[in-house]
Amino acid sequence: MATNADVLAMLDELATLTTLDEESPQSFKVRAYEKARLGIEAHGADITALSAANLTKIDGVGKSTASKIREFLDAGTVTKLEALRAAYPPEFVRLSKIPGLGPKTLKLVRHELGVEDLDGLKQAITDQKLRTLPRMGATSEAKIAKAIERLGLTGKDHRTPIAEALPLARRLVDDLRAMPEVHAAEYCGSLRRMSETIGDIDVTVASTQAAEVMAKVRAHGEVSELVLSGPTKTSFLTPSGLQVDVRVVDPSQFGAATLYFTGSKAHNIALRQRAIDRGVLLNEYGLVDGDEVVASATEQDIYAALDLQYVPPTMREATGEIQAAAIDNDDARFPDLVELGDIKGDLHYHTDRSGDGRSSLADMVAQAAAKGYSYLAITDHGEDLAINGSTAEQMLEHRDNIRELQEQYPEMTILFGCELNIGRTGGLDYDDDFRALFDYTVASVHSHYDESQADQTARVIRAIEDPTVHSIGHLTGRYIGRRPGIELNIDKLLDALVANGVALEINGALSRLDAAADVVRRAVDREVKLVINSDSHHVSELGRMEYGVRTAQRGWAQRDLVINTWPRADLLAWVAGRADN
DNA sequence: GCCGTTTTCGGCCCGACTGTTTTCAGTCG
Repeated sequence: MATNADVLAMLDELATLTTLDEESPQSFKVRAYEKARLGIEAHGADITALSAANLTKIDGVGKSTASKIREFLDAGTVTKLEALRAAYPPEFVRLSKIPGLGPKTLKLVRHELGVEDLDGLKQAITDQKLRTLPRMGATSEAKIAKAIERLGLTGKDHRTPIAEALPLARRLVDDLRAMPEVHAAEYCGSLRRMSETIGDIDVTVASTQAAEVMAKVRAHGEVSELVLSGPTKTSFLTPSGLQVDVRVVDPSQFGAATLYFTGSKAHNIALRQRAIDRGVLLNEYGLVDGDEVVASATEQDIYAALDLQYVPPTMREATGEIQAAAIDNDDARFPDLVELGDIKGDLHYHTDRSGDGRSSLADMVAQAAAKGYSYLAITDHGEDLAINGSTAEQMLEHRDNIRELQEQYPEMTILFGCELNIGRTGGLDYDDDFRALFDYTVASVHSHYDESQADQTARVIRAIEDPTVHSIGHLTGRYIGRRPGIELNIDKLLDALVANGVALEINGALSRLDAAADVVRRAVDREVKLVINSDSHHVSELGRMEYGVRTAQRGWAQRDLVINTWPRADLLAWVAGRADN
């Protein structure tokens, strides 16, 4: 049975093929398909049962797209899409993934040179035919040849997991900030929005000496190959094939540039439209009214000038945030968003009691105390996780150590906790009585990733229904870019969390970010309790909390739903109450 | 293809860089 995700994929393909057909990425049809896709994403709920009439109520979905979606859901195929597929076979469409080859060039290559696939394109290059086309020359030909060579590494669809890109971006930005010519630098793009995978790293730099900055960027140690470099913009590839775009603007324009390069593209378009409606112009240099600059130095200034509340980067996906932020919209309900500063404790936290933990209890607790936390749950692995887990006896000794350490930290309550392992059919570690000894538990999946969706859903719900479980850790067990995680019926799962008063974790490990932002947003709609954790295994990992918070923001998480923003007394009352249920 | 507090028709975001050109089209973000 088709799902929302299938509909989104269908619209994606429609957009890709229509781009080729209309020879323009700016085609209004293409933009309409993309808008419809965003509208459905923002809608969130299942659309597969909606009538065509009700589909048109979704923002960006008109009569034509609605009937295509209905056709797709009812017949499994869309006539228009089938016609496009016949005209543009997959081998040809694949050519559009090559950087530098746009729809106009592709059409020429096909009609003038008879190129139908990658082999044909390579032959045309070998025969020096590309350079005979209008506005093409030997240089363009060589560029495309090179792009083909590294297609797998740097193709337009290539995405890098955030866990790989974010540390690199932070290093680059630190290096830029250290340059005397640089007033400020920021990584932007999907990285700043906290996407799970990113296409490239966008960096904005505030400086009055663009030429010097560009020269230093070109000489940076991470530059493996220069893609382009002008007076204010340089793009390069790192040794791993990741593209980095660095853009220099005057410090007075830094906010406008950072806003622009953070995107998303759809958010920018909506902002610019809002500017036009007010008779002003928004570009990467500022918000301008004729010759007068209205706002440009900070992002905050620009949102304010457009009568909008400040929208944090994590929410800029054109899924309703602009309507919600509109000060002149009486229906607007902008979420009271959770922020890093609201976090009062970490409730998924390991020590070297766990086989995969690498810092001592004393050191881990000291780090948490140094953060000023009011509470902390030590949640080492239960016995079922063979090599990483602890026996009942070891856990009791661990409890004694925790209680003893507690005496040194009157300002921070240390909970004796456990990360329980959810077995293949939903069973948990130890026996019921022993599990009840824990002050707090997080239950998570660590194995058996290939069961059916129905079985996985039943498995996790069985754990949710266990009275000793307070929260569900890293919901799907995915590793971004490496392992997809278990399949779940999210609606059923969220209902079970609400019914049993169990919290859903947002895990801040960059390779996890699990539950994912789209699941969080659906959880927020149902007022599911949330908990944001670092899942630290070492004293260096507490900073992951920031990534968990940003993922929560991407899911529009309100502060009051996040239990580890609550004051200590409230949190402890909830923890104790859950055990009494 | 979508949309409407000027509109049911006529709009639809804006600019850097490159390679090819004597002024700009194509691509990208």
